[in-house]
Amino acid sequence: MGCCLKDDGELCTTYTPAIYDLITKKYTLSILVLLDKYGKMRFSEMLRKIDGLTQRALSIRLKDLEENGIVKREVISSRPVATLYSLTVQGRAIKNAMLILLELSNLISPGSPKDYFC
Amino acid sequence: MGCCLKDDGELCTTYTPAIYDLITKKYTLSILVLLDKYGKMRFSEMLRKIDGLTQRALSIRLKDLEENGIVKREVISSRPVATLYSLTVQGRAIKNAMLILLELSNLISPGSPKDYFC
DNA sequence: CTGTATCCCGGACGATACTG
DNA sequence: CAGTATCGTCCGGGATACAG
Repeated sequence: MGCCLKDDGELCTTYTPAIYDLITKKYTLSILVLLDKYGKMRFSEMLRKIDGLTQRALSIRLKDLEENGIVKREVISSRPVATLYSLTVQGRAIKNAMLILLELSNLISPGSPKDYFC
Repeated sequence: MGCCLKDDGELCTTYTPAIYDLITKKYTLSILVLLDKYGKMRFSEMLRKIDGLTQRALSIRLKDLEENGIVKREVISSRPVATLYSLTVQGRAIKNAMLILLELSNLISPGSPKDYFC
């Protein structure tokens, strides 16, 4: 487990802010679940599948995810251009870990109102 | 795994927004790691241990965590009043799942700048 | 089709002061 | 000591328009 020793002698847990913050952003898990379910997807397909997601939000989030090695992006040189997004191996690991957390949430509050990803 | 079937025939992943959103809030993991490390803690101790955390933020977060069964709160009727916070069993499960995610983040970006919890 | 550019708004969080 | 109240700020994200 990632640790560090501070000046005052405290043993602390280290983390990578860039990726961890990304994980906590609004549509990240929706996107990962979607890509895991359908494999390669186009921008517009993802837009249609996720409720409330705007082009802007999807664009920003996919860029962040790609830069952090969670999502892979392939551009097909057709006319008009097509772009295919898919999960990397790391992305699948992150997605699975997030779903464990999700399932724990459900176990703790079995009677609470539920929402869903698609 | 929590699932639901939508009108259009899609099989979806369900989740509990109340707890999951709480998990993504800024100081949640810091608080859980701290309580796991020290056991029962007082309000002011926690305030001193977590960099940048204000009374307001800690107050709100602890209340949310208590309402969702993640943190236990005991009030000691002394003068002045003392309050002890600790993790519930569910809280410890959530904390462990979050640390797995954290560790995955570190593995994916080994060279990235690191921050720490205490 | 796949984005980017602008503008705007609400909610989360920081700072500070005050109370039982 | 353990909070609550109030105010201000900043950023994520929604709406819309536009570009390659």
